[in-house]
Amino acid sequence: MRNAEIAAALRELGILYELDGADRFRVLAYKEAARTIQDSPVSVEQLAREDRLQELPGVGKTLAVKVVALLETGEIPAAEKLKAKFPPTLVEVTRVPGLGAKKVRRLHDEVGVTDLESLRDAAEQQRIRELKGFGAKVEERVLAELEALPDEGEESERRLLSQVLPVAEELKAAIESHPAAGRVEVTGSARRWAETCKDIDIIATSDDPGALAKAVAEHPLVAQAGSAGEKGTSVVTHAGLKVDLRITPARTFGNLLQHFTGSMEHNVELRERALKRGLSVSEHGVTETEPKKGKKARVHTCEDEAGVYELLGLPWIEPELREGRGEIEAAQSGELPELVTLGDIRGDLHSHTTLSDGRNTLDEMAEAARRRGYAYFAITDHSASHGFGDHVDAKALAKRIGEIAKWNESAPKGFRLLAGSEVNIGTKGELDYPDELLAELDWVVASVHTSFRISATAMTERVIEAIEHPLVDCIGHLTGRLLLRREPYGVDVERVAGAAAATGTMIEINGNPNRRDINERHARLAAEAGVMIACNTDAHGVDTLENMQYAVATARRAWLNARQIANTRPWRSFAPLRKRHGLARAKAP
DNA sequence: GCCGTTTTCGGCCCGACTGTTTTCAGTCG
Repeated sequence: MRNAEIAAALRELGILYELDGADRFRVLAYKEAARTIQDSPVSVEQLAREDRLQELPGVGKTLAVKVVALLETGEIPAAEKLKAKFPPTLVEVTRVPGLGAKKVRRLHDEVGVTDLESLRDAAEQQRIRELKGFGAKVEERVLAELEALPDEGEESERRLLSQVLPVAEELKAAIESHPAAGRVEVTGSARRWAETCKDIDIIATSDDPGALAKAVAEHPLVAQAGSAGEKGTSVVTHAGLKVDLRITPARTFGNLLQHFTGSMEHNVELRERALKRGLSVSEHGVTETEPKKGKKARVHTCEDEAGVYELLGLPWIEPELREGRGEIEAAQSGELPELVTLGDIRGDLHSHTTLSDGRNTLDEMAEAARRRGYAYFAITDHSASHGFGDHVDAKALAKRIGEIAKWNESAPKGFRLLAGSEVNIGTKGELDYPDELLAELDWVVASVHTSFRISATAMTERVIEAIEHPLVDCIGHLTGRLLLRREPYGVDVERVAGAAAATGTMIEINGNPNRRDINERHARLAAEAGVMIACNTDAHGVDTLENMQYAVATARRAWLNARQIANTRPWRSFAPLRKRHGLARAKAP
């Protein structure tokens, strides 16, 4: 059973308990456990087999027993009991925004609502307004929300970071150029470089807030504007993306920036920590909770974000780390990582040309890579069995090796092109070029492109077989996921990382913003297991070489420093990291 | 239901907004 399925079952049980009127902290415990399980980089089913469930933060004895029951029988007894008490379809009613468990429970008890269908009927027949505390407006809102409710599991409201960032940057630039604008920052999940975003949050200072809010509302990207006021405005772009602008006095800019950058989990942890020190944190400032006798509680405001952390006795924390994954503890003990930066990257090790399915020629790609300031650049077109008419047979690859050798003869100083290939991993882990040809290459990335649906065990064996091949330097897009479109293949990343560490095989972070594969949790796990990570673009044209920023973003969200990324090294020290380097030396006379 | 540099019991973030009702509960991010 996948982590996401286990998490969904616990989330459902949490809502059932909530409907049943359980203590709210108990409900919260289920939601938090569901989150850690969903986020776990390793298989929770595997953890259960090893009796290690309670190592997950937020999972104690009771929850561990429930997860084991779910894995062994497919259901949790407590959930089945509650499903006998309420119609199971009542859970989905809580998906309607504005309807929480308490309201849904009353709608069930007093109006007979059992599912989304009967909720609509009740609203249309104006039976909801008869309830105490409910009115005609609730009916109106319910009907509108039902209309807009996405199908279960559909994540249509989230978008790729690559779709969000350009809009955010354009709006930020527009706001900055307005005469009434002071400081402007994009906050929220975009500032944390998350994989996907729900909306854009921008904060600003201004000496004329009304004018600034109005300017945003009238921006050409904006389709629909809410009311613009002193505090800011909320608009929707033509692409349907929600944008919130918040305007604040300069003295609380740091507080607001910290608050809206999040994440929620990070902020909750930060506030809990603050309370223990007698401080209460909000977007308005840091307030003393126990002022001295007769004195008013002092409110500390911060122009800069670092000031907020300083008041809590912490160093500033990079936004990419703020996910509630141990960063506050690390900050406290002075163990925050020194994160890799885009500027550290010396080369790109995964790219395509017109020889396979790329859009630019070898010359164009090489020149673009050189202009980015790289010291080395690997051309890795698809291999012999790729299909789609884009395959490269052994003869064509041999010819390409010669072309690259020739290109390097007249290469500019300090830049070299690597003859490489992105080799298909067959269903049994076999590669589709003869070893003699692979040995002629400078660099080999091996990836799965076919037969995604084999069992997790078979997929894991398949990839490990490739990892154990002496001429495979790196594994490409290991889990095969496409964000918002395709689930990852079932593959045991922990085992794969173990095999990669043992053989000196690198694992790629693919910077294609649709992939970001491996993800940050797996990358952190792999690096901690001793795997050398490669940040690659998988560029299919000169325009996508800039996707390196997403690969680096994932590396940063994985807490990685430059030393853990192979291609931050100059060629001299990168070259020996390749498995084939050792082989070549052994063969030399 | 979880958890422990005040705790194995008694805590468990913060404020805005909404709709309803005149002081607040529920919901949300």
